[in-house]
Amino acid sequence: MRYNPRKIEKKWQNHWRRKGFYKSVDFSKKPKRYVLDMFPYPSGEGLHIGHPEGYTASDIFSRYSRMNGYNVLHPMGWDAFGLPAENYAIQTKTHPRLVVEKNVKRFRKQFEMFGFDYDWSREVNTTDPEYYKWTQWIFLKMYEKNLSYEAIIPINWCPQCKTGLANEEVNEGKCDRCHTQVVKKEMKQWMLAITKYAERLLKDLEQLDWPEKIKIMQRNWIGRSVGSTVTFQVSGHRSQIAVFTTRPDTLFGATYMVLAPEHELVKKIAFKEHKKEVGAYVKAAKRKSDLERAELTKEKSGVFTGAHAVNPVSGQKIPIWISDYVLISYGTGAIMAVPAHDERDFEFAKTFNLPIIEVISPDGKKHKLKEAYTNEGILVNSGEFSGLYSEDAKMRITESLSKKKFAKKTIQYKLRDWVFSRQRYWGEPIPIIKCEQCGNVPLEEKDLPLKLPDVKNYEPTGTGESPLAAIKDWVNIECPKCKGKAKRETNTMPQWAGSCWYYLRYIDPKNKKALVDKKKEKYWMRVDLYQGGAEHAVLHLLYARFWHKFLYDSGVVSTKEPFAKLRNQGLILGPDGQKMSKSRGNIVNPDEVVAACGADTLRMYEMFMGPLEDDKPWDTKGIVGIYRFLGRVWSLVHKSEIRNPKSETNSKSKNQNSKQNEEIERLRHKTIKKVTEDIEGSRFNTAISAMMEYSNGMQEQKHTSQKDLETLLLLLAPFAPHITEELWQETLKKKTSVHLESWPSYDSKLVAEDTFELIVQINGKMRAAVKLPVGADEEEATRSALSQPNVKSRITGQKPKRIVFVKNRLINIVV
RNA sequence: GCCGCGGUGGCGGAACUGGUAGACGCGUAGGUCUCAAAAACCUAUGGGGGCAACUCCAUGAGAGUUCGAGUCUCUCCCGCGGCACCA
Repeated sequence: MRYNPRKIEKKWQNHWRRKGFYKSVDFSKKPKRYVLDMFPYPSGEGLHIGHPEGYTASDIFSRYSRMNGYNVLHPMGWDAFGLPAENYAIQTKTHPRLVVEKNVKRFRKQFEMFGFDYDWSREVNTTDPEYYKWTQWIFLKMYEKNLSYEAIIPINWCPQCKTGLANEEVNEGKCDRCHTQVVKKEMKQWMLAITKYAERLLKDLEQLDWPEKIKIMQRNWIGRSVGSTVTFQVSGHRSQIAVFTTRPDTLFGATYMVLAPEHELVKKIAFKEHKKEVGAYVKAAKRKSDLERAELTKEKSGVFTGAHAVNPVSGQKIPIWISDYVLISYGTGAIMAVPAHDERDFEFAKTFNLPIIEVISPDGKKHKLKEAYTNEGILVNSGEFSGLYSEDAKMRITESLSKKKFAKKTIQYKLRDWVFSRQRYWGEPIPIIKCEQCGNVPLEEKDLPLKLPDVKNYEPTGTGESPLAAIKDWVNIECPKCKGKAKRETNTMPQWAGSCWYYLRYIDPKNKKALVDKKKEKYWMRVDLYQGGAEHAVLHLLYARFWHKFLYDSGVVSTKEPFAKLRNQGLILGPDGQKMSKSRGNIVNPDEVVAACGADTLRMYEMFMGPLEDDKPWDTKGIVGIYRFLGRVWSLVHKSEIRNPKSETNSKSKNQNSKQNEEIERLRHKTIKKVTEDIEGSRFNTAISAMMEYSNGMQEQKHTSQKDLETLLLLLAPFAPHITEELWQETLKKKTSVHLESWPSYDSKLVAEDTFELIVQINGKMRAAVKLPVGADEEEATRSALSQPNVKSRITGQKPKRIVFVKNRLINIVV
């Protein structure tokens, strides 16, 4: 009987399904644990080899938690709205609903093949009207609170996908999905006011057990800066120009001002003789994409308006320019330019020959500047403020100006409101009616869900309207308020909408009256482990936190943050160390791997490859190491069963046996400790090597005790659920599942050794090692160290200058 | 440019609060079994020197702190990820 995964894995999967092992119960005396995976987009290709990595990690944690007496919730569902299904629908003229259905079936089958312990009775699907009813409901709640609103703004438009995109979906000026260069397009858009939550989103990061990397990315994305808003009077004009600056200490060095081309004052203040030039510049800037504007970093462009502003602190008149290096979307869309202390301003000043005045000096002396000095320092050329340090000056100058209402302390964020409209078919319809008389009229709760109507053509129109606009009998509707002519909103929600709250629906998936029952929410939230990829750092993970906080404010949930602990898995790269892709031809297919070695081997190999969060290359040969290991476990358990339990009689071997037993016992306790701690810390690679050492240790023994076999199977069970179940029930003849057993415990006294190897160093170099009882003191250590031949010969005639003794570790003799 | 992470055998990777560098696995070599091969198992395996005990070198490069540095500090090189005219 050799280990044959094909024979056993299906069998146990069926068994587990029939028994309903992994169903979670709401409310229980046991402590709860909510183990969550980022749910997949059910693509046509099926699961790729990277999927089982994160899913195995959470599965191990889930099974381990159950064995430790927790009431575990470990659900799975489908994030099924979005472009791939829609694009596929366009190509094949099939309804995306059918495409999703088919793909979900395939995914579910694959999930079962890996032996994941999901509670399928809680499955959710974001495209199910019973689900998206509540996505729409949340949108309406936000509308009530003015958090969703319409605005005409220049947005990122993908000409390939023919839809607008959120800031977060644009990378290097390209669409995240199809990598087409995005263009600016001015459109009326639904927006979500995520910026109103900026401060809380930033602050509450502190309380989260998340990878520092993700927290930093969110912090940077939110981009809080503290500074002052300073107002400049336009000379000979009624208008004022407000600017945001983090460096009010440099105010005396402001030698000109710059407005963004889109700034509303541009037209008003430009002098007649400059209007033509200004107009042309504004027009040209409008045509450029963000990327094009950024690409010209080195070469600053701009035009002079002819107008001047008054520096509020010095009374000096300074020229007002226009340049596209100033962004309309940040701060006030205008800046005071301090060329001496800002690189961009310096470049601009050089290009257009504008004055550069040093006002911050590192040493209080005056210099000739060859480049911008951007650090803080001592103020010079700054009137009454000269001699102050930057930090002081920032405060004093702001204070002094604020008396005349020319300045106030301000906090700015880089975060922008979320562009929430998509001009595509396959998404949640936005539940708003547009009435000619009443304006926007929200649907009432009783009219939800607003179902997505069937269309003949899924093709985006490209005009900025969604395909829904073509369905006249759906679009044209009577206004519920005035009964007049009205139309439905035809834009749909972005792909991210449904995933903003799905973890709440698992808690209460069939609830018709509420998004989630309050008591159940209170019982299960927060999520104790959220396992997923790092690519969602500023997308899903930020959006979901925003929605959760909104639901908290609305009294729907009792928690301020959804995900208490987050862990990322890295990418699995191709055997060539490159990202897997069709064009590179380095794709590894998980179905084939399972067919060849079994799910247990695949699961364990992915955990063994390296640290969970690292990217690591797939090694086609390396996987046999795990297969061999499981094979050894298999034969170890089988052999011991056949083995005759009669012990040997002569006393010498008995003695040896008892010594061996002691050793293996220590190893057992050590291994339990190591595996336990490693699972808690998501260090599965070292947990597996510890189990390998344990099984190697057992193999070297003449006899393997029942206790050791059982312990090994219990420790291994979360990692390799099938083989352990087979050996547990079929070979060891246990009546119940290994997955319902208790996690083994260890005795810390037995983990500790009673002897240790003292490292003997001379001048910091290792020269010998001596076995000593644990706790040996310096005197004893010195004595045995000096008696070592290799030590003796090296220090003959020399007196030790110093002896460094580290208890239970080493002794270092310095001569 | 800024922020973050990393660089350890032929390969993936271990190494607790500074204390035996290379756990575990792959690969390779030799062996057992076999007519043979595969599988499995056993042994060896960082590099140099030595019959050997042993010894010298070695964690991207260079310096520093220390009795002692893969681990701490500084400078530099390389790779990866994020942001990018954010005032």
